[in-house]
Amino acid sequence: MQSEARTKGERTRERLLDLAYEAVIRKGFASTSIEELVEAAGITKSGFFYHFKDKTDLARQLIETYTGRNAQFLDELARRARELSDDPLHSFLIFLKLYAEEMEEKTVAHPGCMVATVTFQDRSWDSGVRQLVIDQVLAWRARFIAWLEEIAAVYPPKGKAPIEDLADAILAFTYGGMTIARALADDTAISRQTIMFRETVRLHFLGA
Amino acid sequence: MQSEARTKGERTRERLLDLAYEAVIRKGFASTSIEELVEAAGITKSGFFYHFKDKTDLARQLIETYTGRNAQFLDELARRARELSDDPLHSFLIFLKLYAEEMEEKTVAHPGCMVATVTFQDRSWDSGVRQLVIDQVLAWRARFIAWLEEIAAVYPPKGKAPIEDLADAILAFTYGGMTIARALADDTAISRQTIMFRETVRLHFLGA
DNA sequence: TGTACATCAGTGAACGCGCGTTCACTGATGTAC
DNA sequence: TGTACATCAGTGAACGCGCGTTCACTGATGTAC
Repeated sequence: MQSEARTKGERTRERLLDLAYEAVIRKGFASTSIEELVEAAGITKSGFFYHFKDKTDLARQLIETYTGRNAQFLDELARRARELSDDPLHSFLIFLKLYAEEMEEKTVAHPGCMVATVTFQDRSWDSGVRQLVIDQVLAWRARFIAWLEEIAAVYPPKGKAPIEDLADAILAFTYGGMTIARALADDTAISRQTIMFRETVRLHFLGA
Repeated sequence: MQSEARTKGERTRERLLDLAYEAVIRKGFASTSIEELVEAAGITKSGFFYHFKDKTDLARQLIETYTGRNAQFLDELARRARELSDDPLHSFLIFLKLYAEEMEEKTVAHPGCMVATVTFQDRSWDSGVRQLVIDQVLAWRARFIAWLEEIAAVYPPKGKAPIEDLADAILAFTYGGMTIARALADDTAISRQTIMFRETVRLHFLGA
């Protein structure tokens, strides 16, 4: 009952969440059964319902946990990038480089985007749960737009693409890269697409 | 029994395929039940098994039908683009413009890409069926690479991105654009991302 | 320090429902002679 | 032109299995006095 050492129940609950996360990424939410989770966790099915009200409750806790981790991950990358340069464009280019590097290391993409892709493909999620993901996506979109506008104030854009479309491209090539990565069993897809987008951003604000 | 007028059975089968396609796009394969299809088609469940050996057989016929239609769709766009210019770069830029226009009109994206996205997210598909989609994706990737190399032979690239990554970007922003379109209920996402990519291609081969 | 009670973290058995699949049977249409 | 048979395009009932969910019960740990 100390503040940092989690109780036995909390450990089991987190264990179930981790197992569920891995399984949902791999096969989707509908195809992930409670039975397989509790078997892997070494408890019985009824034990599951001690920790989660029902399967939707699992979905909600899953989203909250992993979009949280994702937010931390992107926050940390943005913070490091900002530290390495005061210029908004250069720090953004550094951010994309760091992002590409992280995407290369991780076989599996970062939590938030994974969750987003899976959520929008798999209709077994509750609409309330889907809304949680939408809010997260919109928040990051807004944040990227703000950053790009900050850049545009210093570097008048040479390209014609609207700022919003540039911001959306970050989401688009991440989701798309994930699909390609999974389809062709090529882990480098997201990383390569990030570098390509970085080039587009450079050309958009600096010209050739 | 004439060569063009389909039999009653063929009409029913195609009706089931169309209903299945729409449902699979909307909710995924696992969440699409045979029951709802036959109810919509106005027959009984056993009638379904007259037309399809089992649910996997439905998946296979679905993929074959709709990747076929998609191939025709892209073929037609490429043909029109080539007709409008002899120059490989300009015809490619025209192709992307046509593609963007088509993606704007259709609320739902074109069959092949939809099928691809759904297939790679939903693990209830047979691995043989998934391979059918992979083959299609690789075929189009190869075709885009060939086109881009043809362009590179005439216009030495100014940008640093490898040809393969440019080709993959077409797939990436299409799949990603579809995810965004569905997530944020914004039908214009794919079209806007296509135009952005078109700008990237222009800058890559022509410079600013 | 021992006892009484409460909470925690589950167990075990049972239930109901949906869903894919099977199988014997059937009316309508087509074909051979 | 009529009859016999075959194929087409299904029907209707039943089955089994997995899966989410419930509910009464339980041993271990924590807390009050």
